Amino acid sequence: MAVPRVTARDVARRAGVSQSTVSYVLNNTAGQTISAATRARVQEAAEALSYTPSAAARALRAGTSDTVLVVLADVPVGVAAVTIMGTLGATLRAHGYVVAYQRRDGRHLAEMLQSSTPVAVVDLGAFTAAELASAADLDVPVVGVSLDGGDSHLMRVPQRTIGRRQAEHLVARGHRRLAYAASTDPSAAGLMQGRLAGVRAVCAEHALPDPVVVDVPLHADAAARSVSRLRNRAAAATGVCAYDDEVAFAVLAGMRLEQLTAPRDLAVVGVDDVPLARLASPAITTVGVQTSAVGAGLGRHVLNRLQPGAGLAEPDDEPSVTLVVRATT
Amino acid sequence: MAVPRVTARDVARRAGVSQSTVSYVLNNTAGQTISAATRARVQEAAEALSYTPSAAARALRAGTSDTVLVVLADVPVGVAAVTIMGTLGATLRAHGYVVAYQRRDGRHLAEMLQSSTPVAVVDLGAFTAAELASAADLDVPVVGVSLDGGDSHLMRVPQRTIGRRQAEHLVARGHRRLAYAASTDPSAAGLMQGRLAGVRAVCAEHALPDPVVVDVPLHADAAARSVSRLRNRAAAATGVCAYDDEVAFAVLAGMRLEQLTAPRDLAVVGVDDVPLARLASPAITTVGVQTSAVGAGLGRHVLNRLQPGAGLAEPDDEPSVTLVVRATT
DNA sequence: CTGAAAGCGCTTACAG
DNA sequence: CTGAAAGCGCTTACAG
Repeated sequence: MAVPRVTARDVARRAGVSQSTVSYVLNNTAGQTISAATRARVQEAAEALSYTPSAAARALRAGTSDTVLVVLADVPVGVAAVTIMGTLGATLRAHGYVVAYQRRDGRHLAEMLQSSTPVAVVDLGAFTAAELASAADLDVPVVGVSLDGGDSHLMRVPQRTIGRRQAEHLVARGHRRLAYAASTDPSAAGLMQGRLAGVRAVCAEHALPDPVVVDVPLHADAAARSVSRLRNRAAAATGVCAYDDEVAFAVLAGMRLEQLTAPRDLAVVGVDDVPLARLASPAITTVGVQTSAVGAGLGRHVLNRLQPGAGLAEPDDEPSVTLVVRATT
Repeated sequence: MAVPRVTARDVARRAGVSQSTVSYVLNNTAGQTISAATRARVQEAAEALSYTPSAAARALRAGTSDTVLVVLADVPVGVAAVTIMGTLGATLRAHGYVVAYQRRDGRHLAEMLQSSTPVAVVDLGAFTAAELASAADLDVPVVGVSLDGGDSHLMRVPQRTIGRRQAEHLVARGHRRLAYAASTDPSAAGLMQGRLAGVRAVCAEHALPDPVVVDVPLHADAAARSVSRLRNRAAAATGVCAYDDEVAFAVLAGMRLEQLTAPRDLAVVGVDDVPLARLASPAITTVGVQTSAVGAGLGRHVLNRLQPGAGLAEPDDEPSVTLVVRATT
């Protein structure tokens, strides 16, 4: 220890009071009447020694820290997750909580809770419903996102709705044969399942054939092969729902190699509305999910659980999903 | 408390041993000789009660946790940061450390250290050199990235080199008038300064005029205006170094509106080699930084500080910076 | 209005 | 080979 830790004792000694008084003053403990003079002396001493209470000791004593633990799934973090993390963190920090992000890393929820005693947990798709349920009797609020329904979670990001929106748009534009451009990234599987289900549902409702599903790698050559595959069929597809904007980019790159142009030869709809979508040529029609609302909503849910009756507005449970029509449809 | 915490005492009671024995067994404490039978009983009891030691108590007692704290700057997290976080985390986790990410959030390093007692800190551009220096006498290793040199940091991401690489390529292609397409995102300022300095240096070395700097917003219309601005000058630029691939996309979108094509009318070089760069049309020439190596290197540095003499390979201090020539130059 | 004391759950010298 | 005891730095009834 180059520099020994400054403790509440040190502050007490310097201020000429007891350790408890230091604690009362610094935490503004209710029901304690402390003279203004003492209060000032303590504040001053703490300042002078630049005292910072030990989170470990505090957590040990209180049984809980003031940290909200955000658990990430063990998959690469995408843009959507980053946005959620950003607004979620901002909301929570604005209310005095410290936010720590950790990957799940194969651990159990109960294990994580036992070891790090957060005030609350936000699950960003890391745990199964069963695990969440088994942790329900622990007294730490757990709030999370679910992809399509699921009671244990509070925020829903309706992947089905996203897929539906894509398909409905194409159908409204007169397309009768749809294709689905799938991502080849294994970590996309979870989201993709819901989106594709939404596309399928719309086709069924309109008595259209099931969409042809083709994998579209993020390489122009490979994408070109995928594109020609879905055009060289008895009933060629005329509209494509892409898993996301990246895949939509790949489809467009493949089309270019095949001398096809959107929307004339093939209409394309993406998902995410990434900044580059509007800079593509042609600019990509896409379904945008208001991801920032997911983070804020999640944050609000945590706060409501932590401070019930604080009069915080109830958050919406679903972010808005909006179609942004541009030039590829 | 719905469920009271399971403590080492509970395990001890169940195994019929003392609390210390539980600690010795579970931590595999060296220099303690414990009978195989006792050992087994303890393990079993811990298992049966699904005992997880309290991180708070452990940290309080030991003065340090086994968590490596990664501090992020108070700016939106970009792709590069996400990649670094990923490989850094993987490296550290592989060696048994828990990794927690937190935004700096205006706090001081000393404050963060006092309150959360991590074993080590990784600074992802959150602190100034002065702050880092003032924390040097604390006995927690702090490892970080620096943009261009800086002794207090271990990994360097040479922004100047990135800019140089862009400019050198254009000069080699015969361009004599370069322009710099700047990002309008305020949080890009830090990185941009170094990159632009690199471009300037190359121009100076080749006795070329200083590059014209134009802001390029991520909107086709606005970008078109920026493009025409740098072409309608006495000495029109023929090559553009873009701050990053997104800006390069914007430049290309602007050019398209102006009926210009790359590289004929204007050559464009980006930075980052994002997946979409090769899917653009024309595919974007760009400078790729091996960000994953930054994370891994950072991780290795932390491990070397934490376990000196463990024979871990010394990491490289600079990631490779490579030019990827595609169709825009 | 303020202080002495217990105890949160661990680890680790120290005795036996 | 194993256990009793101290103490990490806090908070919070409880006395005064």
